[in-house]
Amino acid sequence: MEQASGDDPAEPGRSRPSEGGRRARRVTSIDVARRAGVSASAVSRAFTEGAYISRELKARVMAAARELDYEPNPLARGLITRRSGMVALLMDELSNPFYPEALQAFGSELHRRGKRVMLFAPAPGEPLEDVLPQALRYSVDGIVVASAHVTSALAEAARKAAAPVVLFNRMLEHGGLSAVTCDNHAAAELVARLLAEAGHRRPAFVAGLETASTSIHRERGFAAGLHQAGLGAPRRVSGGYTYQGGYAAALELCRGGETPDAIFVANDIMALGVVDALRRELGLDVPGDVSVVGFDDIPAASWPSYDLTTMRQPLRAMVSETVQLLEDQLESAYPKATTVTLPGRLIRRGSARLPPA
Amino acid sequence: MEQASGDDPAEPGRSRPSEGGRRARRVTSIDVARRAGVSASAVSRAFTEGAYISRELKARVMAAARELDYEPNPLARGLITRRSGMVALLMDELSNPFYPEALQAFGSELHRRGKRVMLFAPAPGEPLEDVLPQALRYSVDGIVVASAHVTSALAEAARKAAAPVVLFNRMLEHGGLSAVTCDNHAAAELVARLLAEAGHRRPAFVAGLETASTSIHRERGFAAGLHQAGLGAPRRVSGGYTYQGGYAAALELCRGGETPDAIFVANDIMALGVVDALRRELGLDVPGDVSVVGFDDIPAASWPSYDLTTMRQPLRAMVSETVQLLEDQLESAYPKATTVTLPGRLIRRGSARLPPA
DNA sequence: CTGAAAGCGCTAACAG
DNA sequence: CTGTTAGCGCTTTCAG
Repeated sequence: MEQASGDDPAEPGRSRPSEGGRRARRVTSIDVARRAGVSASAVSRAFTEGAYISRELKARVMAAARELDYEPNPLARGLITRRSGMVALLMDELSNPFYPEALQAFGSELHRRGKRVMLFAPAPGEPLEDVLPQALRYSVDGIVVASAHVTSALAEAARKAAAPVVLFNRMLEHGGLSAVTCDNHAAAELVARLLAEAGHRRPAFVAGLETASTSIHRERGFAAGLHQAGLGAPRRVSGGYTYQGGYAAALELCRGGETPDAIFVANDIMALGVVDALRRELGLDVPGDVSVVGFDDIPAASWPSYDLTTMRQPLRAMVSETVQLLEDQLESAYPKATTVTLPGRLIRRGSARLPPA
Repeated sequence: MEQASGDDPAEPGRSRPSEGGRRARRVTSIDVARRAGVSASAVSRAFTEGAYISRELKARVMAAARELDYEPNPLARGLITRRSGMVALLMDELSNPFYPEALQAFGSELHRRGKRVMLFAPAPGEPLEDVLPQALRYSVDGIVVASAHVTSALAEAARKAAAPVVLFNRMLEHGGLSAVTCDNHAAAELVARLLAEAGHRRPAFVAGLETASTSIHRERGFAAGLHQAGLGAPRRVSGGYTYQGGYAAALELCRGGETPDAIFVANDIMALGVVDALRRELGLDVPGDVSVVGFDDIPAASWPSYDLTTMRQPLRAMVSETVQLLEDQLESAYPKATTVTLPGRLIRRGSARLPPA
C-alpha cells in the first residue's frame, strides 16, 4: 500500500518517517506524466520550444504541471542537452561601480531570457584562463568576460574548448573572440576636440591598466583628437583603474612638471580620485584651474561633490548586445567572431570647461 | 584501429568530422577508469572526500585523472547527491557599494571551499520568495539572502522547502532563519553616547528602509544611547537606503524645523547624500555646523571629499560566518536557526566631532 | 504525432 | 577495500 501507484508526491505527510525531514522529494516529469496520463517524453516535449506535440496534449501536460507546480530540472536537462541555462560572468573589478551596475543589468537581461548568472570573481592574482574550464564544467550556455585581464591565453583556451565567449567592455585584437564595446576611440577623440576648442593647451591623460583595450583605445583617440586640434601628445600617467591610482596620478601629473589645464581620465572611478587630489591635496580649482573629464558615468559622477563631466557608456544596450551575441553563437555551428561597437554620449557637468553644446 | 580501446578522448583531431566542430567531447569518469584500469566507482571514490579507498588506488586514479585533465562533472554529481556545489546569493541592492564588496568576499570565500556563486539579483518589484524555488531547482547547496526585503513569506517558503538559508546583514524576528549581522544596536548606542558626550544636543536619525532590521536596530540603539545620555528621542526621516534618499532626508531635516547638530545615518551611501546636501545645497559646514556619522565603511567613506566617520561592519568575518552557518546547516539533519552577531568598529574620520578615543 | 528504451555522467547501495 | 548494478531527472533516437 505504501507503493500504491498514482500517489501524489506533492501531498504532504507522506514522506517516509526515516527520511530525516530534509529535502522534500521533488516533483519529476514522471509525476506529471502519470497525472496527465501520458508518457514522460510527452512532458519533455511540452516543455521544449518547438517540439512536435499536439496542441491538445501539450495543454493537458501543462495543466498537470501547473497543478503539481512542476518545472523541468535544468541540471538534469543540462546533462543531456549540455546547456544548463546558466551564463558565466567573469568579473574581477567589482570595486569599480561600473561593474556592479553591469552585473545588475546582466542579471535582469538574462533573467528575462530564462537564464541565470553564475558569477566568477577571481582574486587579483588568479589567471582568467583557469576559470574557463571551471565554468565549462557547469555546462554554462556561454561566458561573458568583463575583466581587464583578458589575454590571448584566454582566447586560446576558449577556442580549444569551442566555448561561446563574449568580451564585455573590452576587446582582444587577434583573439578571434566576439566583443561588445563602446566606441572608445571616437568618444575620446571628441573629448580632445572639445577640450582643445575650449582653449585648453596642456592636456594630460590618466591611463587605466596598460594592457586594457579600453584604456589603450581611449588614449589613442584622445591623442588623435588633440593632434587634429593642432596640439601635441598629452602627458600621461597610469592610474590602474582605481580611485587610489587616480589620486596618485593627479599628484604625479601636477608635481612632476607643468600643471595640466585639462585631464582626461580613462574611467570615472579614477577621475574621482583625480578630482579629490586636485582639490583637497593640491588646492586647485576644478574646473577653474583644471578641467577633468571621465568615462563611464557611474552614479557617483553625478554627485554634487564631483559633478563630473564624463562620457557615458550605453550600459543597457551593451549588455543586451552581449547576451544577443552569446545566443547567436549558440545557434550557429561555426560562429564567427563579431565585434559590436556602440556610441558613447557626453554628459556635460561642472568639472570641465567645454564649448557650449 | 580507429576503435582501438584505451583511446585518449583528449587527443585532438579525433572528433568525428560530422560533428560540426562544436563542443568537444568531454572526458568522463569512465575514461579515467579505463586508463587507470579500475571501475568508475573507484574514480568516484577517489574524488569523494573520506570515501573508502586505498591510498594506492587513489593515487593511480588521480594520476590518470591528471593526465586526462579530468574533474567530476558537478551537474551529474548533483543529480544524485542533490548538491551542485553552487550557493545562491540573493542581492537586490547592488547600487549600495557595500554589497558588491560583500559579493566579492562571498566569491572568494566560496571559491576557497570549492563552491560557486549563483547570483540572483531580482528587480525591485519581484518578490523574493519567487526566487527561492528557482534557486532550488538548481540544487544549490544553500541560499544566502542579502536583501532588505526579507519577509516571513520567504521564511515560510524556506521552511517548507527545507532549504538551507542564511540571512546576511539582516535578520527576521520570528522566521526561524539563521542570520549573520553586525551588533547594530550596540554600535548605534555607542555612536549616540559619543555624539552626546561631544556636546551635541539636537541629534537626528536618517533611517533606511522602514522594514529593514538593520535600520530598525540602529534606530533603537541610537535612541537608547541618547536616552542614556539624558537626551530625548531624535528627529527622524527615512532615506530608503539610497544616496538620493539621504540627500532628500537631509534637506527635509534642515528645512522642516530646527537644524540638527548631529545626524546619524543608517548607512554610508545615504550618509554621502546627507553630506552633499548639507554642504552643497544648504551651505552648512560638516562637522562645524553638523556632525555626520554613517554605517558600513564603504570605500567612498574614506575619500577626502567625504572623510566620513562611520561604523565599520566586519565584512570578511560576516561573510565567512555566513558560509560556515550554511555548511553547518547542510551537515545537520535538523538544524536549528542560529544568529551570529559580530561587533562593529568605529572609524573616526573628519565628518563628526567626537570625544578623543 | 506519440511511447518505449537508452543514456547524459555520476554516486550509492550491495555483494564479494 | 573494490566492482557491479541501479538510477538521479531529463531528452532523444527509434518504432509505430
